Amino acid sequence: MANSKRSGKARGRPRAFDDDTVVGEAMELFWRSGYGGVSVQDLSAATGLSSSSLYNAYGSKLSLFEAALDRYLDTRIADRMVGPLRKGSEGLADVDAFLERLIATTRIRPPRGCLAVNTIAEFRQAPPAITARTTRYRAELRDGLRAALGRAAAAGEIPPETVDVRVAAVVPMVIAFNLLIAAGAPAREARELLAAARRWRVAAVCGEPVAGGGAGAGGRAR
Amino acid sequence: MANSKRSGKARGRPRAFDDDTVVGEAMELFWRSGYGGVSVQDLSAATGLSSSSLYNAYGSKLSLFEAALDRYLDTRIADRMVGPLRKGSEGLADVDAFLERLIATTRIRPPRGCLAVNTIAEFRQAPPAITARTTRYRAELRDGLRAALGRAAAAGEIPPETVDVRVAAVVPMVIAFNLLIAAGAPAREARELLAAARRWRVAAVCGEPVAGGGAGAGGRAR
DNA sequence: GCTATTCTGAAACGCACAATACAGAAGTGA
DNA sequence: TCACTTCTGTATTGTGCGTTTCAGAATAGC
Repeated sequence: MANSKRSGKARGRPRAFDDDTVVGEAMELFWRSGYGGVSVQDLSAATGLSSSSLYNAYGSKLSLFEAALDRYLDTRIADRMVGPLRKGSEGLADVDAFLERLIATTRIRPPRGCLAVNTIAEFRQAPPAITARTTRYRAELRDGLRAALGRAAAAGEIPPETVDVRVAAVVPMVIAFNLLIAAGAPAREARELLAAARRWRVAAVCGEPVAGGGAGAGGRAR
Repeated sequence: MANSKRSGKARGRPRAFDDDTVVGEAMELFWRSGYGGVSVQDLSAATGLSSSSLYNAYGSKLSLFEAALDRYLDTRIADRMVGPLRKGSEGLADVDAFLERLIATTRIRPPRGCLAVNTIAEFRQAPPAITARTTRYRAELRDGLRAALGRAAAAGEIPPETVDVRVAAVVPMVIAFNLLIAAGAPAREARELLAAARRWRVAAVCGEPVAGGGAGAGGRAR
C-alpha cells in the first residue's frame, strides 16, 4: 500500500535503498523520456531495484511519477527557478534574471524542456493527481512573477494596475517556450518567444490598451 | 504492401469502402485522441473495416496516421487556415482574419487543438516521416504569414525590413496557442498569447525597436 | 532464543496492443 | 464459362506492458 515513507519506529527488515536517490533517478528518467517513454523495467534498471521493491515502496508507476514530479516542483521550480523571483529584492531585474535562467536551460543536450510542461503536453486527459501538480506549477510561476512585478510596481518601474495583465501574458509564454524546447524546435524560434515575453515585462505596448485582448484590429499604431 | 491507391485498371475484387471516408474518419479520431490514444481496434470500429482490411490498404497504423496527417495539412491548414493568408488581397487585415479563425477553433468542445501541433507535442523523438510533416506545417504557417506581411509592407502598413522578424515571432506564438488549447489550459490564458501575437503583427512596439534591444531590455541585452 | 514485521528477487500473470495467416467471398478480363 | 486477382472477416500471433504472487531473507522487539 505504497508506504513510501516508513513510520518512525522501524520494525522488520530495513530498506536497503535510499528513498531520495530512487525518486531522483526516477525524476531524471521521466524528465528525459516522459511518463510513457519510461517502463518499469527502465526504472528497475536505473535504480537497481526489482519491480517488486518499487511497487512495495511506491504502489504504482503513476505514484512514483507523482513523487518524482513533486520532487521536481520542489527543487527545480519552487527553489531554483521561481524562488529568486519571489524572494528577490529587485523588480524588473529579477524578472530578467528569471528569463535568463530559462534561456540557460536551452543549452542542455538533448533538450528535455521542463518536466512539468512536458507532462502537460503528454497527458491528453490527465488523472486528477497529475492535473493538481501541473496546476501547482502554473500557480508557482504566476505567484513568482506577480511578486517580482509587484516589487517593480512599488519601485515605480511599472504602473501598479498593469501587474496582473503582465503576469497573465508572460505565464503562457514561459509555458510555450518550454514546450517548443522539448519539442526540439530550433532554439532560435523559442528565443523569439522569450524576447516577446521580455517586452511584455518591460512596458505596456504603447498606443494599444494592455487589457481587453479583443477590439478587432484596434488601434493602429503609427 | 500498402496500396492505398489502386492503380487505374482495377482487377480483382474492388474495394468496398471509400478511401477518402476512411482517412477522414482516421483523421478525426487521431485529432481527438492523439496517435497513442487511438488503437487499431478503435480505427476498425470507427470505419467499419476489419483490421486486416486496414492493414491491406494502408500497411501500418503509422502509415494511416501519415495519410490522415497529410489530409489534415492539405484541407485544414493549407486550404482553410493559411490559404486566405497567402492568397489574400489585403495585408494586416488578412493576418487579423487568420488570428480570428484561430480563436474560433477554441469554441469546439472538448478542445482538440491542432492535429499538427498535437503531433509535435506527443512524439518525443518522432520518426522522420512524421518530422517531415510537422516541418511542413511550420513552413505553411511561415510562408503564409510572410506573404500577408509582405503585402502589408508593400502597402506601406509596416516597414518592409521588419517582415522577417515579425514572422519569426508570430509563428511560435501560434504553435504555443494551439498547444495550450490542446492541453486544456483556460481559453483566457491562451488568448492572452494571441493578443500578444496581434500586437507583434500590428506595428513596431512603440518606443522600442522591433529588432535588437531598446529600453535596456532588448532581445540581446545583458 | 522466538515471533512478528518488513524487504527482496525471480517468476509469472493478465491484458492490450500492433500486426499476420488463412480461407473464403467477390469481383475482373478473357 | 474459366482462371486470376484482390478484398474481407475470423481468428491468432507475438510482444511489451504494468502489476502481482510467493517464498525466502533480514532485522526489529520481546
